[in-house]
Amino acid sequence: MVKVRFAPSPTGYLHIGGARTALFNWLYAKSQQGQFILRIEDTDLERSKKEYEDEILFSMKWLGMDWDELHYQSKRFDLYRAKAAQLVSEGKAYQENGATLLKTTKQEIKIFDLIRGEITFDTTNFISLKEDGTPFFNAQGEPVLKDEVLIKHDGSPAYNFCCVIDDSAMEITHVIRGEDHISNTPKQILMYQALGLKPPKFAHLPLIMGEDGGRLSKRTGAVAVSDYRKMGFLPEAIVNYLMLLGWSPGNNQEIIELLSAVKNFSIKKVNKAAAVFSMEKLTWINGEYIKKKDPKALAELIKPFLDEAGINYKDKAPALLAQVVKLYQKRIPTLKDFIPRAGYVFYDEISIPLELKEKYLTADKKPAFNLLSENIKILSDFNAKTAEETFREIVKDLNIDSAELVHPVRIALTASEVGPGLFETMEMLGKNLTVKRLQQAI
RNA sequence: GGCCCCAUCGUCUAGCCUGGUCCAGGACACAUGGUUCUCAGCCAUGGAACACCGGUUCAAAUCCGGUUGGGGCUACCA
Repeated sequence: MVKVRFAPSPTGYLHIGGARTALFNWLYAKSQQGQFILRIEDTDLERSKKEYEDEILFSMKWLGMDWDELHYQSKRFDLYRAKAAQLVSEGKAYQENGATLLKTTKQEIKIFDLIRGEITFDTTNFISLKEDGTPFFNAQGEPVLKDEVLIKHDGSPAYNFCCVIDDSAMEITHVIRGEDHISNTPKQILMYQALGLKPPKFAHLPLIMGEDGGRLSKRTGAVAVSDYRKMGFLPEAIVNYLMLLGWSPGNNQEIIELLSAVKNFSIKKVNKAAAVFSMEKLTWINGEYIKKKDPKALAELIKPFLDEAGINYKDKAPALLAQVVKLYQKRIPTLKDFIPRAGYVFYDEISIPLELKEKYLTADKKPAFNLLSENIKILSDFNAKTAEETFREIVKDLNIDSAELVHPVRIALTASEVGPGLFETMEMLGKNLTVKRLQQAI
């Protein structure tokens, strides 16, 4: 049975690149009816933090990636030390300054990468360098091979060693990780050999880069999954976008159901070249998912953002929020965009920018505004349809172009030049607010 | 520097394995037009790429070699 793992280090929040690695592992496991395990690599006791660990677990769940097992390397130190001691007793490793090192043997190491094919390394290139960058030479004048640290001088195990022991102990069949680990692979193979263990299969994913072509960093944009959540991105949109980075279902589809991705996923079809992370495309995908959402469900997702902004939607009619959301869901690419665009519905008072006032709410509009508010006031059945009828009548009577009144009225009602249809906006605001804002406008 | 990986529109990619169906398809972004009370949306249209050089072949985006360019690693971090 296929068994894969995602092994984050809790020295920071779940990185968008880490999430992609996790996703491809998860996708592969699901597509093979295999298992996906999570291994917290917290061997660096100094830098590992509980809050990071909690956040990683939370983000994994939020993205919808469930795991079959959860392990902590910090609880497995005894095992690592025992294995290191075993290698020492077998003469394959030795101790020096309190650390345990594996003797590197001269050989050619071939790994078969599921994505890249055969990769060959020559351990004679693994040279021990002095501080000035020049190699140490032995008595024969050959460069000295660099031995791999298994256990550090402080007794804590080194990354590559833990990784090998755990992947083997946890019966990992496929190691799917970032390209930055390619050069760790031969070192790990050396360890598998020394321990007499069979290495798993490897697949190295292309890296994700920032818009500047360099490493994805905070400087070039958000890197933590939690940041994207706070920016109003939907987990399914992030997952959808991430799987498009380095993989394609091959049928020109961009919006992909997770289930169909699981069905079509093939590790061999993963791209070899690094991909640039595009905020624009992520945003577009997010908008697509927002458009597809049921307005009520979408309203629930927007509530935390309203709460955070201190917007009171609870005193309004219970159905109002969903109604507003429905009107806006085609025009908000992220959840966060809702407030600046639709917030006016929930405020008692709106403040209209001076330049809009001067441009649209001029004194000559006063009669039309009065007429409109008076006629609306006496409507017994106020909705988009009756509001429009009332409006059209006035425009006709006054013999003006409807645009001449539409725009000023929109400003008066929403404090914005843009928005959904004016009459739907009126219905949403309700008769009282509509009348009140019309009267106060000029 | 050394070792390793990579190279199709600005970006993500399809095609490459199994050469001809590709004067290279889709998406984002951009531009133009249509719809409309504005914006968004939607619809239509457009510009935009096989890094370069050489080889193999009747035929190369596709196979091979080199060059250039980009990236990764080079820690008793993970």
